[in-house]
Amino acid sequence: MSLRFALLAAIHEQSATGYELTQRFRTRLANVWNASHQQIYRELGKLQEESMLASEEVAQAGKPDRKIYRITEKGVQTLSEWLRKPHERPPTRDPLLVKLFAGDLLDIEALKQELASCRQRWQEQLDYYRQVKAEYFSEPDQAPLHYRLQYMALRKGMLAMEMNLAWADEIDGVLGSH
Amino acid sequence: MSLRFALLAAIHEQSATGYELTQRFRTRLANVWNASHQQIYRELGKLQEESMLASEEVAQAGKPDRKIYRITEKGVQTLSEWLRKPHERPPTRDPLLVKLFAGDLLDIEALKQELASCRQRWQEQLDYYRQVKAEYFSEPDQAPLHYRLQYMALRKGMLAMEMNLAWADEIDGVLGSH
DNA sequence: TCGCGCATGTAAGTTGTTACATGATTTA
DNA sequence: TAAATCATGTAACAACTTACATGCGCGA
Repeated sequence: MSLRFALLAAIHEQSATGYELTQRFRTRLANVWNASHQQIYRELGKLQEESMLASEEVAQAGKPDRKIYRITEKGVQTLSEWLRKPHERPPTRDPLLVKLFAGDLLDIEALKQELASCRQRWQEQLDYYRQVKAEYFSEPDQAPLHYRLQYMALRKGMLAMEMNLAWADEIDGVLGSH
Repeated sequence: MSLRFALLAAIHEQSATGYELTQRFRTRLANVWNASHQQIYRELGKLQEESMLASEEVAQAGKPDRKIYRITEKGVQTLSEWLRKPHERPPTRDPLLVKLFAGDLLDIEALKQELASCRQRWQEQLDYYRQVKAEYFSEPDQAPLHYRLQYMALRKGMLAMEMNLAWADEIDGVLGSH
């Protein structure tokens, strides 16, 4: 039920098309909210029906029309109310951790390989977040409060990736001799 | 689609009733896999139909019957195959991070309060995980490999809570003067 | 010329949540 | 005596995933 608020917040930050939002959710907001383009288009449609969003169609040469969404007054109101309410922590569901409980059935070689590919993606994510930091938040200490808070969302992504990598090192230690 | 494998792995570790599994998922496995009792009972029924699990009913005085599930040979086979395959990283969806993107609409007082309650739960979780460590994994270095790997799942929960708390401190720093 | 990026969607199926339902025993 | 714990489930709904669908322009 929070997807709609993630969309409202993203569009409030910057008006955008469904396609652009899909990309933002996949990249800069990857550690904030995950959503597929199907989910996004559907929810954008509903939000427009409910007058939370308004859209403007822009024709393009040789490409499909772009439908740019902006947040309405009603959308701002609804988002503001949601922001004031406290929310549940998101549940954790991690297949990799499930595997660690399988005991004698676990294939150590397969685990090592999976861990190696996780490590690579974590490193790539970390590198990407550092690049975003350099682009958007080069001087976070000087910036106004809401920039610094946005940076804290990115910061959490960086901390999480660093933690993942440190944890992977610990597992390598355990697996070392095997 | 991994709930069934989380259940198979948990039951392979130790045969149990739906009720006991619900509790394990809420406590010791909180950082591994989240599932409500409704989901668990439904999936246990399906897994038994598919002969992945077998159950034995045990009558109790003054309480409903207990239905103890154990994993079957077919269940072991299916779990083993799943363990060998690599899996996607779980998607991130965090309403608290969404809020940090709302800019001028964010109510700083409300954010402070929410953060304080998050901090408290993170600390409680961390304390709980440390207690589990003391009970189950007091000598992780000496134990056999699969105990040490189970400990690494718990360890990730501890690292995550420590990271959350450190991150909360950073936000307090940003919010300090406001 | 084959696939990728741009740009939008629909339909069907699976997974997860919320609400409802029962009933005895223990604890405050 | 009211609430929490033990112990099991069903039903309806919301959220999310996977597959399908279209079509132009650009680079290898």
